Amino acid sequence: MGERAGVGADGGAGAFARRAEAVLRENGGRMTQSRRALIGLIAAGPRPLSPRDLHTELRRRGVAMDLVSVYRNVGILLEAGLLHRVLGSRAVRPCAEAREGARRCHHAMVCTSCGEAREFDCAAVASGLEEVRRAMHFKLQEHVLELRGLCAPCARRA
Amino acid sequence: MGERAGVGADGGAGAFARRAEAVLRENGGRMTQSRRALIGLIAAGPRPLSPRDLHTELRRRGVAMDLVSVYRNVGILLEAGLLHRVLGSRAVRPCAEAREGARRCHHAMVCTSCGEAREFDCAAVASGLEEVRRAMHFKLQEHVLELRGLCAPCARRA
DNA sequence: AGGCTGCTGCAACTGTGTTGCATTTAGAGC
DNA sequence: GCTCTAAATGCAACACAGTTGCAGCAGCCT
Repeated sequence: MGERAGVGADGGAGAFARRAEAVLRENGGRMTQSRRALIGLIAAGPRPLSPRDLHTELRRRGVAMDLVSVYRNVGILLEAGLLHRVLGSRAVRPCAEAREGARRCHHAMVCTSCGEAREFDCAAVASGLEEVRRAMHFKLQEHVLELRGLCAPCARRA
Repeated sequence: MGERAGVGADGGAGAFARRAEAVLRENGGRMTQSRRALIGLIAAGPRPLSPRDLHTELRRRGVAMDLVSVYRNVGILLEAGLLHRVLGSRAVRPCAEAREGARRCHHAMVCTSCGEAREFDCAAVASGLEEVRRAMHFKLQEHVLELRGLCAPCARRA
């Protein structure tokens, strides 16, 4: 619990920003003021935000980043596996951890109340999937699994 | 195998069309020529088709249905749980079976080669999901699970 | 056959995301 | 600190997807 409990707080947000900056720099990227603001916003945002939302919120905070740039940055971060796009929406959230192949296997638990998105290890589900796969004689290439519901704090509150 | 083997052939297509017609009629709907053509096309289509694709294909076959009407019909069929929308695309496929709550739980196996989409029972995965849910103290509302890969015939061919 | 009502087509519109290009600016080297 | 280069940005125009309002058409019930 101890390690994960801090993820929702600022420690997680800071960690994400640092991770994002590191990844961008490794790929020859640069940290502009607006990019820093954008990353900070995504990291600290209490819920998944679409490029549009991000743009609006940045303006509200006095950061005049162009919508096109928001799209481009979100694209880069998604491509790098640092962001998770909530299924059926345009909204993105930081991935709890950017793993190898994050784009191929997609497991997340999204809280419909606070928007917290947490990735999880699919080991528990893997055997079941394998069973289904075998029964249907399917050659698996990738899979997408998203759970929606209430995270523990939100469930308590309700 | 015997029962399921025919799903991709005309038997399955006819069944879908009949089922769709029944559901529409139950809800006070009517069967127009173009609607019948659209349903037939979705049922027989060898792969998932987007509203755009459907519109184009209908025109090619001499059915002058307006794109707007295609959208409206696809919307109705999706709403009724008769169609499955392939994740991350606009394409739709007939659901193998229209079950109660089909919109809440979404499990499908989509062949990336031929486009065959088959729903499956999630009982095998349910226990794994429950385990994950419990570990994260999550109150589950719905989930989405989509497997992509090669169906048996396509895998053999490759 | 006639009428009610759902379905359709058209046109105009909204929203989302992309592309090309000129300008700005981060950050490395001096 | 100054200069240079390529990355990042802003702007404008565009492409594409999907929606809405409304008038007319056509299933289908009687």
